[in-house]
Amino acid sequence: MMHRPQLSTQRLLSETAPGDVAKLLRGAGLRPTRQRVALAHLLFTGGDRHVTAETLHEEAQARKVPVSLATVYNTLHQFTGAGLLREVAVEGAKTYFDTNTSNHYHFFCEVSGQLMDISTGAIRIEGLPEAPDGMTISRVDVLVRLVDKRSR
Amino acid sequence: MMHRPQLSTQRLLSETAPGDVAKLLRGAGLRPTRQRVALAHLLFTGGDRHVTAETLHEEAQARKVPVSLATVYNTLHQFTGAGLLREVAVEGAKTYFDTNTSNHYHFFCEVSGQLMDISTGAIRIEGLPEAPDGMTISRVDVLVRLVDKRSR
DNA sequence: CTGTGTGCAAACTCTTTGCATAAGT
DNA sequence: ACTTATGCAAAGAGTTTGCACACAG
Repeated sequence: MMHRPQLSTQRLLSETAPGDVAKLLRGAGLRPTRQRVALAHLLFTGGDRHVTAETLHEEAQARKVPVSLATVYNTLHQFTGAGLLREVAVEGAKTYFDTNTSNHYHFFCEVSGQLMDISTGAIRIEGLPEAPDGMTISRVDVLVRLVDKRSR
Repeated sequence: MMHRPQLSTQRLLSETAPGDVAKLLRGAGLRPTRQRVALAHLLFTGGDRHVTAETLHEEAQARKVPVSLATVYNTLHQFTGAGLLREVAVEGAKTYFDTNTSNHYHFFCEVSGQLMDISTGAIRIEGLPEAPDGMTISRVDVLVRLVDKRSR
């Protein structure tokens, strides 16, 4: 397993001036449009976040940021491509996006649908087999599923 | 990590008479209808399998088993509920079903969309954190994502 | 100005559902 | 017979796409 120390984007911004969001975007090769700046601000100021397109869209609406759902999807994928976000596969339809792009794993609460980070150092995986033939391991996802205590 | 030895269903059937599929279904509380018997036969005779509703449906059609896609979905969920199958969350829309219901992990080839089992004993996870408050860990999913060697 | 981004609505994919018909016991 | 399962077609959720308009540089 690669141990790639990587600065979380939100740590970069949590105590910086709001205007710096524009720089972040420019640095990623993305034009700092109103919508992108607004969404980046929602995402990258205020700790690690796990959003879906829908939750982010609702949040933007609640804060009176006019953004269409299609643009939220576009933006989430652009941010992901630029390395500012990471996709987390959980189940079925919904795609989750994580503002923490460093190497780490997740709890997933099957009751509430909530994702939580597991601190990077906590889990260690041993005995990982070699990738087959001409393949390379691109990533190892670990998802610890949670249920109510009484439910089993 | 729990080490729960569990007999795979396909091991149960791989060298048994075809008619015994009916017993398997009855034992699971499912009426052995034509469609269910046919699908169970496709699934549980011939080693571990990873199917989606679509691939199983196509396979059934190819073998001239008349079954609707809706019934394939129903049946996959019924089998899962009965413990004969296990769902594997990989990404986006598609749901994969695994005939190996024992505790094990997966390779996922992002090029071909193919799932492969990783032998149970190979991987060991250490330092798994406690579940929060009133929660219990129901399962730990490990997905090792593969890409072409040259693609990075 | 010029090119890229946005918003809308329609299209698309995978999955679920309602209801009449068919099949199992 | 009585009950449960199936099949179809329509509906549903999440996501993507095409194209005219709007905005950033």
